[in-house]
Amino acid sequence: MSHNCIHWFRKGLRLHDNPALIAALKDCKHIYPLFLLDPWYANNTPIGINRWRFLIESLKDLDSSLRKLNSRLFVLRGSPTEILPKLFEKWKITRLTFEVDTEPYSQSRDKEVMKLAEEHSVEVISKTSHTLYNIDRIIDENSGKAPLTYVRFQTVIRDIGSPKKTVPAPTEEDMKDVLTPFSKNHEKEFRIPTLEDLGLDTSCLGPDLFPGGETEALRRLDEHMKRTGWVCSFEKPKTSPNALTASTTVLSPYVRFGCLSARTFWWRLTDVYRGKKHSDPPVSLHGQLLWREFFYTAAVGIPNFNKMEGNPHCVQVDWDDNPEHLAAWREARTGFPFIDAIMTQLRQEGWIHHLARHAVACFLTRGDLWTSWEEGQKVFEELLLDADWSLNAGNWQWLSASAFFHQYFRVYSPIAFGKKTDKYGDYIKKYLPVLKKFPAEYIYEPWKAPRSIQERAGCIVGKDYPRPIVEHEVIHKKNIQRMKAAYAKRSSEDQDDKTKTKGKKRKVNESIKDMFEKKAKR
DNA sequence: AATACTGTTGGTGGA
DNA sequence: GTCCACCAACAGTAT
Repeated sequence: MSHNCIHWFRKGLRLHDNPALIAALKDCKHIYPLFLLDPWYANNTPIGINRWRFLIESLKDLDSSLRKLNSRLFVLRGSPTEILPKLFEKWKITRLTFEVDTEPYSQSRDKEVMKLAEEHSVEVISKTSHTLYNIDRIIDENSGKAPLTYVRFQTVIRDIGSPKKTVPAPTEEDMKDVLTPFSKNHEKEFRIPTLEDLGLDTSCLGPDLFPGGETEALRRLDEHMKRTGWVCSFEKPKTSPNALTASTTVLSPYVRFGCLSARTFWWRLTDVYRGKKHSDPPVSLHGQLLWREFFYTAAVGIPNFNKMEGNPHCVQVDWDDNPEHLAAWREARTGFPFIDAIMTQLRQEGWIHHLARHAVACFLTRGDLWTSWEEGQKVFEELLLDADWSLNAGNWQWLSASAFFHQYFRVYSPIAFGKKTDKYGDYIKKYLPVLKKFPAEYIYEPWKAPRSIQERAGCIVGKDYPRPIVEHEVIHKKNIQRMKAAYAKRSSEDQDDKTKTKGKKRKVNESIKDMFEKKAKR
């Protein structure tokens, strides 16, 4: 019972399956559960208010769970590299624990923190629990490269074996000799800020459909895992992007913040599957967790993963710079009701179905607006509760046919795609009430409705709802040709590279030959 | 080394 | 509702 420990929560906002927290409690006298609001994040990409709310709720839940163990969460605002050394001294810290985070910023931050810890003679323990596997191990097993296809990825992890088992949450018994030295001033010094404290305008808050926190995450997991038949027959491509209530679990925000452990989710699914016929990856729920793992691996193994330039697997495309088009997409006024409804749901509720993401991402990039996927990535980063650096970058590359997916001639129609699962446009009417009186016949293409029908619907296209900003039928064919050109340029450059490498190799071989010949002469 | 196969989730029009 | 061929045609991987 000798250590004074900080357990530093970053992601991993939970007590269950938290091996670094368990490590902190071993031979521990004082435990300080800590969360730092690092300004780096908000300074780099704006964070939408729904996402802030999710984080604050998650912290509140964490604090409330810690209180049940006679502990508290300590929250401070500021840069970890500035705050932590001060806390090391103030609290006479001997050990720092945290969960491994593979994002580039986190990696550089943690490297600096580990150096500072060493300078203060603080032992550091970090554990992998955000992902199913140790991501470096996957890359090692694939001869140092990130697998570029899901099939290849599956082969690699099959050799590694199942994910590790989870660890239980600490109990009161585990905590009986561990003290959290919080004072009467705790609320003053270390309290969780409110949205108002953060200077946010709460009038644009949407409905709180997905409250943050571990408690809600585990409740939601239980709720879905009870649906045995549904879980076993789950096939992602068959779920609906435009159902009025989510057709999938919406556990992604909880997994993103670590309110729910991916491994806990994995093993609960294994329990449900046991002895039953069930779907398999890539379409199953296990498969969804593996997609997450796939993109985490790619994000670690591929440099400049959130950019086109300097990203060796990303097709280099001459995207247009059209701020008007980008703004129309972001602000749900493209004139395509299916697209605008999705972008409205995204802004209001912070979550949209995966296939809805496909539809709007294809529309913004290779399908219609020919705008860089990096712009879309920024908007998703701001508005999605589950915005995850690796998945966001990976999926935007996928959808824009820049990497992983290459069949650029398969283009989502902003009119036809939604009709498959919502013939009458109920989803559109929910999120775009201005169109709610339009007959089903015209709901996906209101500009085609005769003037009399527009008048009867109380919505004149061009006045009450925008005209379409592009002509999809024409533009998408033109864009396929632009993609074709980008791919052709890439393969010709690859050919050039190969020729150069061959040339180099030949030169090297020749110089070696020369050396031997010279030696022989001597 | 050339070739065949595969790829979570396209659209259209017809049977 | 489901299946199919067709549209035009990609990269990565296995053989």
